[in-house]
Amino acid sequence: MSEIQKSYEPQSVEDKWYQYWQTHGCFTADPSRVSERRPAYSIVIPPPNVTGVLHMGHVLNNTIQDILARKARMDGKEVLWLPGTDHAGIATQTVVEKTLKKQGAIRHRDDLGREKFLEKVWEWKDKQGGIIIQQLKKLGASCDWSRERFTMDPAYSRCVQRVFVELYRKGLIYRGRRMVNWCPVSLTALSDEEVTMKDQKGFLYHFRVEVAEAPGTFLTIATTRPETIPADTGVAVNPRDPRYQHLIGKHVIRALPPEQTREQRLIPIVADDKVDFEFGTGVLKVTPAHDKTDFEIGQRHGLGVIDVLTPDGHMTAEAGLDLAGLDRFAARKKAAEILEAHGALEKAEPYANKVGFSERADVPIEPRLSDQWFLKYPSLEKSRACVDPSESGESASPAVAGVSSSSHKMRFHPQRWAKVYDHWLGNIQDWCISRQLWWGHRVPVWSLELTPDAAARLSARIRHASIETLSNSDADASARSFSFSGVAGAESWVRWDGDTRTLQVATHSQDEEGALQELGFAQDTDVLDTWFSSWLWPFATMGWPESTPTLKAFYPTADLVTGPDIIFFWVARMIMAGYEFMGDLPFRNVYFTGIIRDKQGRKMSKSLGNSPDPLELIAKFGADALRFGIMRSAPLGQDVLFDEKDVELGRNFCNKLWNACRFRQMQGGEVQGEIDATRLATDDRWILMRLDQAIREIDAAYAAYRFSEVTQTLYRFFWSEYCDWYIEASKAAFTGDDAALKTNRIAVIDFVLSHMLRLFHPLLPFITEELWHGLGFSADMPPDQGGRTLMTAPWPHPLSETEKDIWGLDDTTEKVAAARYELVSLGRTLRAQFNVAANQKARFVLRPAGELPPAERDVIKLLLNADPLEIADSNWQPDKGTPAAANAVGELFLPLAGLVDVTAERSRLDRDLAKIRAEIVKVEEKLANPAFTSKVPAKVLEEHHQRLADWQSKAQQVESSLANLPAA
RNA sequence: GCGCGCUUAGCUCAGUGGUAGAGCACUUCCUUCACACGGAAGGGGUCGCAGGUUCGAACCCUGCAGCGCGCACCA
Repeated sequence: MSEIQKSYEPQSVEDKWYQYWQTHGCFTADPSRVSERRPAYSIVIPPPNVTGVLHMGHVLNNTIQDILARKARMDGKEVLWLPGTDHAGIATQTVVEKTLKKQGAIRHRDDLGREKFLEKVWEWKDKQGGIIIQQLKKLGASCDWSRERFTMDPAYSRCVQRVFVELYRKGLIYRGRRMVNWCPVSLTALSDEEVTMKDQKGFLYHFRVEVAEAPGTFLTIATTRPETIPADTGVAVNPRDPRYQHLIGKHVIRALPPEQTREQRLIPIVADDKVDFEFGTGVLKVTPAHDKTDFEIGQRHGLGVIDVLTPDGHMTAEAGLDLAGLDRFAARKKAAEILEAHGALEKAEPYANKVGFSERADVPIEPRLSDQWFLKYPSLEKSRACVDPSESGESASPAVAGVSSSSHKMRFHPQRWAKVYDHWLGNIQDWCISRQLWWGHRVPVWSLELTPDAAARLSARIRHASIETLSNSDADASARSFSFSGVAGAESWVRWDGDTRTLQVATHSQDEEGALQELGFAQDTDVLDTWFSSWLWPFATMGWPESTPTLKAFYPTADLVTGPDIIFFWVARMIMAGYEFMGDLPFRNVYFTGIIRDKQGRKMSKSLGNSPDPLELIAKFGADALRFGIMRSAPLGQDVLFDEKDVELGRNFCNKLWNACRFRQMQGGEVQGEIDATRLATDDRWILMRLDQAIREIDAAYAAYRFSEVTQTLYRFFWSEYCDWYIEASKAAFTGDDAALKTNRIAVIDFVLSHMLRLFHPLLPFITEELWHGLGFSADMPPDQGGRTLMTAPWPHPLSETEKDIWGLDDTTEKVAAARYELVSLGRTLRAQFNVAANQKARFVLRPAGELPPAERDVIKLLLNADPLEIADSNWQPDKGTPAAANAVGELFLPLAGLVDVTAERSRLDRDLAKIRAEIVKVEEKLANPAFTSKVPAKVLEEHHQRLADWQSKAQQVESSLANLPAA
């Protein structure tokens, strides 16, 4: 930093240092360095979508991770922050398909076929997939890029297969024909978590059906979906509902489609507890093919299943002539019209209800019966037990916790998410893990229908077992082991499906895959839910199933930083996978960020256009500014209302920091390492104590994951204490002529700055590194202790008792300094009140209450811009009406002969006095209350006495000023 | 319906029992040799409402209201 510029220009600094850190391997974790003295610290990044671009949520999330990682390095830990990306099945496939369509290359992905289409996706991934990684680097993320992973990497894919097969073997993964959430746009099944309930305005249609056995008797049914009437296979009433008991077992004539015969339209009236007789008419149409509850009712009563919807949400021929081919929403209107035309529609009343929407495609999902793969969640009990959902999670004292809080080994921050987590795990349903997509991990199951021909082929190949063994239909839930290839170690897990007479074989062995293909087995066409790969992230990225040095050193990870919106999708499932496959939890702490919103509180979204581009913000204000701005306004567990002003504030802050260091540099000289305790001024002692206090507060805030508090403390210490008071006061020493004093002052400044830059580094990595080198602090340290980079400088510790003793730091010193600053403020207020311009030298007279060394006087003089500052003895008397202020340091006068508006001054002083007296009354009343004085702690009582004395002396001062006013 | 969170200065938010705070915005003054991306001074709040506990409540308890978010098979 030879020629330091007047303002900080991040552009020239950021790329330089990022490059430097990378070429020096500062981000690379080395498991061999881990030891008792150098513990491991690890974080895995929540992998962003490989085709995604950086948004403000990423900024918040990754800034926090970077802060944790950089802080841990400075704490002397071996740090692994493991980065990577996620293949994001539906999102990526949709994006690529849309792009190809837009280019006119295809009309549908079928035009290309699976293989060709996947080639295109990989091309896209190779071209676009690095973007977000590059953006993270701009932000300053200190990830170990040598370990970057992608969920579709070959090794990672093997992990996914292995896990699938393992769970298949245990019988936890099974294929079944069940009701699933079907997205008619993406044309795939979704998990329950991918469905969000939305309020919808629609109609509740009331229509009549005739009871077949009692002509002329009608039942009225209420429904929001009349288009599914053709799929009704029954009508249900509550068995305890007296209105309908006599009709149970009879039939009604289904209203649609009208062209069907009476026989075709007869459906039974069944009794089922699930029917709520408060709702509507208490009669429920049962549509097993298109409603989950109805499906269950249908199962209980042996009702048939009629499917009237195509996968993309259009009506089938089964829906009847009028509806066939219509879109489901058009069909709804049409069905109502037909009912009306036949006189069956009683009324259609406006109705608000909740409808499940596909989170991705933002359209209503269809409950649909289909063959899918499901997972019974593993290691549920352990996963649930490891997080304590009780309110008192933070303080559970061993005495109270009979159940032992040590069994809860994981902490959520904020704690309240533990309850949400616990509730979800307590009400969990099997996970539908198959997706009807092409982009993803293909289900590693091969199947073959056991025709006589196939059996012959199999027996020629099978070496150790007979077909009878393999196809034994009484096989239990778990699969049996067998190798088709005969290669040692190559295993398959076989299950017999009696219904379809097929053999199902799951394997993660390439040899087996080849052998199976030769035998005519066909691989399942579905792929797995993306989360089925990301739930393995903490260990699959570290080389599992091999016991690699990385895995041994860095699993389990320390902290996970993520959004609460994926607590079920990802966090909970990772915990289960961790216990199931590693036998240990995947992380010890989970920090849930808030959600970034705009300043009106709306979620950031592309369609609203309210989502600022972080890269533009970085270009405009600098990465440090962005980091600072967002961290300062991101309190623990609350959503963040983001405003560009926040980043501007960060920019201003960086500039201030830059200039504070520039000021130091302008004083010249080398780094001053030795502080001479005998030459310490009150101001020096004061700032050292404030530094000590700041370090303690920051450490406490980090321990509680309160990052905004860290930021605010740093802000206060640097700006309000160091700059506003200490540096300003130091100018007195620098304009003086005591060289030794100046040198010592510089030593204190260097001490404070070198600590401050370290405290700031996790938050502001770029500017601090630049200043660290520019001020020469790096030259003062061993290479691996901050000499090469601030990244490895040791984290500051609070001052020791020895240091405090040597430097003479005590409460009295602090009070003396604070009182002097207070007097300066009082004097400045006088200036402002009497319109003495700030840049105008003014004559002040100070009548000190006690001893006041010349150096102290000089500071007051400078801070007040007083010239002259006359020191008066106790006999000196001001002219009548001289503005004055006083505190423990003494009385300060601003002589303004003839300039004072006596009337205005009197009323100002009267107002002040009234306020002061009100305070005195408040304290006096408290002190006069025996209940107060007898019960309150001694310390509080003492404080009140002191407060009373302070107010009283202020009152006296104002009173004497009033008395000193000339008669008006 | 159940659960969670929020309600403090014009705005965004800190503040968990002992004198109501910060940043921004606002008003006035100042380009004084680190910084106008700056400095100085100032105005502005019965801490959502109502009870209760306490010597003392923004803070603890109860109830209510408003806003937001989860979860839930009311067609």
